[in-house]
Amino acid sequence: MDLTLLKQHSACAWEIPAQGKMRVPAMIYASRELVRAMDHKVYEQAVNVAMLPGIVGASHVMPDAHWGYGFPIGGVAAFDADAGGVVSAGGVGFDVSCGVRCLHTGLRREHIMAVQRELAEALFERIPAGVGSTGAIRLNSAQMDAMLSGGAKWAVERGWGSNADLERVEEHGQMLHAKPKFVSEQAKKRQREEMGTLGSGNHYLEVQEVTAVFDAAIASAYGLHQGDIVLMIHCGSRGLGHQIGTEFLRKMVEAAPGYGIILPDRELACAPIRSDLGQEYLGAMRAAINCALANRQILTQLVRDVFAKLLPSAQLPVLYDVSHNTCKLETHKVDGQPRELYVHRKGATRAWGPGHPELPQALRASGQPVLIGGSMGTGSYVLAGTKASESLAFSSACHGAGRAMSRHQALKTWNGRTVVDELAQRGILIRSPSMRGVAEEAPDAYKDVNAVVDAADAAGLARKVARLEPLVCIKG
DNA sequence: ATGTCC
Repeated sequence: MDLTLLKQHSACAWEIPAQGKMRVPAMIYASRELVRAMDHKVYEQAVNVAMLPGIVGASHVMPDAHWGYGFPIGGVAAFDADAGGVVSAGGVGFDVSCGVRCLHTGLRREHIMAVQRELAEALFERIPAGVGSTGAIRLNSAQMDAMLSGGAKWAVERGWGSNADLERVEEHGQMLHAKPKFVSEQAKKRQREEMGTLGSGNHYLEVQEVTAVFDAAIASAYGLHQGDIVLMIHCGSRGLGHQIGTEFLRKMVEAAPGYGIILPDRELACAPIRSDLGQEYLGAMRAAINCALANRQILTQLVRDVFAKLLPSAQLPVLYDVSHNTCKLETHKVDGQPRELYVHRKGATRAWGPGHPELPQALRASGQPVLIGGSMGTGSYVLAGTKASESLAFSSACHGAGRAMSRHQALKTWNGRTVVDELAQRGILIRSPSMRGVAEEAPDAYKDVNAVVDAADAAGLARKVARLEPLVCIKG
């Protein structure tokens, strides 16, 4: 990206001033180096989002942003329904409510290393992974609707996990106002055999070691200490979310002219929040959020089953569960006044600051855990939400390393088997059904996650708490 | 991300 197009506010905050048809400015939160490395397409997309009806404040770009469908991945935009605001399927993304869940284990590195290979095999055997992977669960029509309304709460009621898990999940495990009746039969059909599966692409399940602590007080409140072993699950709403995204994108493209919405890019297809199509999408999208929450809840129980056999001393309570592809109705202060806004976060994590009433009591004083999935080789982070992010980007932060190279380019550059062997030499065991997938996900196909979280911290979006490095990775 | 092109 051409830095001369930007007005620098601070080391990690850059403005694209409102110009032309932009209703608000765009803000990019990243270091000079990260901004310079961003594709010019991110600039264009952030500008295009700023043109949409009813947008409030600014079109925000997180430090891990890259070129996406319509909206950048790493984009945050809030809309006011009373001001003609819109909801956009492309502003949420195809993998609705894709997110990360972190489990404690109560174990230390030596416990894992004693059984590292067996653990990798057992997790790989128990966790269905890869394109089109299916699980052991079959849902009939009534059960599907109950899952789409109930989310992780439904899964716990069915025996996957415990009530204590739910308070550590956004929305307390259940996204309200989901409307399964607006989820097509085709979307439900695609999901019928996919509950409790990891999926493919950048989805993974990792056993990780806490290798650095940056804020000892918050880390302790989160129950994280140097050398602790945690487990991260990164996955989403599988075929159901993808089908919903595909169908509503098409409907929104077709309907936009009728709503008088002129799109700078047809990929920004959207509908007024106060329209039948907008409400249908919100109802279906919330159902997909519940699908993802239920999926991560079921996977949690599968993981606990594996540990119960192999490492029976382990306890695996949930640290937290965040989604990073959503549109949620939230209250935010704008110019000192609280307003109800529909906040799109696409490849961006909600990051409530200290004191937020939706946080569980044990975490409230520290701010929300923000779980950042890195790449297979470079590690992950736990950050904490800040007060500052409320006024910066509607309490949002980054979500991962962010791709630096296309899948196509990565395939030309790396061989999957070689990537697995090189990581094994560094003590990281990868198990995947797809060596092609591993090549696409090679660590160097991603931005430097350290630089991304440093920028998020410096910008004030979230505070660095702990760094995690993988020992075992099940890759979709 | 994705029954990686109905």
